[in-house]
Amino acid sequence: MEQELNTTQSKSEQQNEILVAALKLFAEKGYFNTSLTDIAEAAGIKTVSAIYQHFGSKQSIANKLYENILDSLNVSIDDIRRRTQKSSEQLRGVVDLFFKLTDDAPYIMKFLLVMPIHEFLPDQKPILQTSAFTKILKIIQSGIRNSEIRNIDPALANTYFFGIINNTLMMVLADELDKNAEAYRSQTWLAAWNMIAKKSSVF
Amino acid sequence: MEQELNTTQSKSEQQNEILVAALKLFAEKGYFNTSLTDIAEAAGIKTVSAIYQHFGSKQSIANKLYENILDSLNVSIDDIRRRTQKSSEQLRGVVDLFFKLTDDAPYIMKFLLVMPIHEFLPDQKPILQTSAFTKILKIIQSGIRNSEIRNIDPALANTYFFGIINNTLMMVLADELDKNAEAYRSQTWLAAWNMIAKKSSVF
DNA sequence: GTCTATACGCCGATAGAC
DNA sequence: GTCTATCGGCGTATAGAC
Repeated sequence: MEQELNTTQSKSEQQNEILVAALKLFAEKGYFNTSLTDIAEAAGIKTVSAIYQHFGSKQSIANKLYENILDSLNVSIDDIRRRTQKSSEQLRGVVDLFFKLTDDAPYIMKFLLVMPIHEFLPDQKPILQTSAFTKILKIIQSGIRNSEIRNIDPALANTYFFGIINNTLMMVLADELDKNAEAYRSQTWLAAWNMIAKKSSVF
Repeated sequence: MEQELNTTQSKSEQQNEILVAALKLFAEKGYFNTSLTDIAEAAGIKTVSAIYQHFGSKQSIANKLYENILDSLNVSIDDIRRRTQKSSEQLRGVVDLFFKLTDDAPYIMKFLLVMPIHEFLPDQKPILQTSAFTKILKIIQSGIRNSEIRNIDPALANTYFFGIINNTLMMVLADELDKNAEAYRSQTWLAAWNMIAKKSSVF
């Protein structure tokens, strides 16, 4: 059972299966259309009660999922920033990660891109204000400072760049494009990067 | 006509107030976090039962809302296509409309851009396959045919173009940008248009 | 034709037997 | 520590009085 979330392995395997099942169901049907009965069933657990051995409430399942996803993303982004220097390289790393996740772990990307998280986790920060996404904004700010990126409002550059990237991935996730994300990766990267890059590179 | 006007008008007015209240609540809290009690209260209706004079179910309220919004959008787009010929002008018309709606009717734009409609209206077509949005795609296809727009996959051009437009509007709706939509309109239009236009015009 | 009262189901959550 | 049984409540929907 491959797992994209680096969860606490020390805890029981059952807890992990609950999280995996919940992620899938939440992404497919939505949080409110998913009952604990559905989750127990999909996780191969016989009774709903068993879930309460691991989680205090349905919301806490979603919370743990969200934290795991953001933690994992955070680690990946730290990695990218450590391994490369130029903003273009770092952004490219983030884009490659997002495209890979879209093909390999679509439920995680649905969680990040399309689910209305605030509706069922009202106490969570808006996703753009989380550590992982502020780091991405910092990459763009740094790119503007060192003239890799055009001198425009960083928030707007961020909006345009990930408007292209994320909308492409959302179309793939919604099955509105024919191929998988990988098929659009380099073309979409170029389109998005040229949009904000100081010097339009060759197309 | 006059003596009956009060009754009928107040009846249809009440129906309208239910729709307006529901739109606001759905957009703010989400469909599943909104009860019929909430709607009745916000609509200035004393009892939940009164809602059933106008709608057979909660879902049918959302359905009617969705249809009204799409119908209205459809009319506006027909109008735009009738008044202008060039794809650039027609797309500009659509963009202007979207930006205007974002400032003037943010709940409508939330319905169109961010709400997970399929979660509470599972029988509705995906929004991109509705009449209004296929017409927008046709504008792009026609622009490719007559060489206003670069010769790329129309679906991809659509994805890139409205990736920029819609993400900007989503940021405004989520209060992640400082100003209102109007403040970003012309700059964002240029960015999106130059992305797909055959000849990059001056910035 | 508006409101009171209520039915009914589903779901989240808990208690307690074993 | 796993399952049976059940509770309590909310929310949709309806029946029927006036």
